[in-house]
Amino acid sequence: MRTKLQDYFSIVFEPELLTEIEKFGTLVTLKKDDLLIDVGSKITQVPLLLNGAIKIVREDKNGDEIVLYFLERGDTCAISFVNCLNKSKSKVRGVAEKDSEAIYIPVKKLEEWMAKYKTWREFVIESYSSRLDEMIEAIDTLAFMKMDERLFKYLSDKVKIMRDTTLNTTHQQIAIDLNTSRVVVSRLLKQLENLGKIKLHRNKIEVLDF
Amino acid sequence: MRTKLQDYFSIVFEPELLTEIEKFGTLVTLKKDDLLIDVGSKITQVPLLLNGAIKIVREDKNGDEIVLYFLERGDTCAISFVNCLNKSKSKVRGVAEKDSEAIYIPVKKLEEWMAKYKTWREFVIESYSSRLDEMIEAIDTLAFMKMDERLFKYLSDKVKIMRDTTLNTTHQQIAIDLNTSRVVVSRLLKQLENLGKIKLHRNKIEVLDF
DNA sequence: ACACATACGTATCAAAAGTTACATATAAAT
DNA sequence: ATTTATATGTAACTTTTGATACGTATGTGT
Repeated sequence: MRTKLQDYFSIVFEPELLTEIEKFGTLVTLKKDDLLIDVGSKITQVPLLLNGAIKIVREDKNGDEIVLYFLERGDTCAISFVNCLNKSKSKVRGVAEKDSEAIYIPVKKLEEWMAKYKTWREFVIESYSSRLDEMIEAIDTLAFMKMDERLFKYLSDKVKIMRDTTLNTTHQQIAIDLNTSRVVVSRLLKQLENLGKIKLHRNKIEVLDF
Repeated sequence: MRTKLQDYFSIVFEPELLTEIEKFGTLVTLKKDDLLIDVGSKITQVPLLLNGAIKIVREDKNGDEIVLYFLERGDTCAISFVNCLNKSKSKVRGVAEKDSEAIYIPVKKLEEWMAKYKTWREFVIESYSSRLDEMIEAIDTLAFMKMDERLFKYLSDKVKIMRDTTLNTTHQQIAIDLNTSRVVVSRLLKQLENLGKIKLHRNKIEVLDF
């Protein structure tokens, strides 16, 4: 676990904090499509993502859903952070987009470290800031972009987060993530293919331009 | 200033903190349409709203804009808080919806009080939480609601924040706030009037059902 | 090889939202 | 009272998005 922590977090945290994380954190291996946090669940642990990618989804009471953003290495879910400190329930769902590893930190330590470590406070503030920015970006996308642009942004974002220009997904899955219909996605994907931006295969999309 | 602070914040903050707020805060009177924070501006003071109402607006690079939510008595702008601690620039605009009063707190004290007062830490966490919830609500609205529902929600929200069932506004202003066109707003407002939910006048909308 | 489930392509139609254009109404200014 | 600016009502049309329907393609399991 120490070596895995070193990878990314040794630049961020001071040695004493790394030791504490090692001591009180739990290393968790997540398989693709594993659920980290569900809507409505209480949160008692907060994940620090070591590698992989997590998709954060908002789901409303009718079961309609929409992807908000992705988390990657070095990120934490600031929303669950707030929920955690606040003892409120999660309003979003987190699902592993690929096999990932995370360290789970118990709530108790979150608060303790806030008082104790400056780098932890900075990390928390920075996380809040990133997450707020991503929420704003999600709002911009919904408020100002048409479906074709949203689709292309979705593909680009996913390429970046998956570190792979070939996405293994279906039109139906994309439709769910964008809260639209499969037919609309197929139509717009075909347009993007005609523009030379992507190449379509069964269960697979090559993103040529992102 | 002390009496104004008592009104709302005496339940929230301990007496010593109230004394500090009185000492280091600046009481500001805001007129309707006054600008509190602009997009791209650096923030060195954070407002605690004593009374009135503030409209928080997101504006993209093309100048398109959309209302995110409203702040009222007892609220603070958690986004500007993060920007403040982070020394980053604001991504939203805050405008007084009616005459309001706020106390401006300098950044330096924000951080100091975080270490010193438990009630302040709780207030900050609570603010973050409220703001995240409001962002999620804004996302729900954009992602899952059609324009007629969004329009009615906008009117209801405004009635609540203004504490007045008669709204003094124009179709054009609503169109700007919802990032749509005036014609669409007029059309849908007429529908709402036919449903008996509102009554239309020049520069004025009576909201009958909210 | 065969059925079967799943994925994808596309035509047709309908609804929602945006655009243009113009008429009318109302308040303020001269 | 007349002009002027602003606000609102509405028709006609276009674009975008969503819904339905059905055909074809591809991979899986028997």
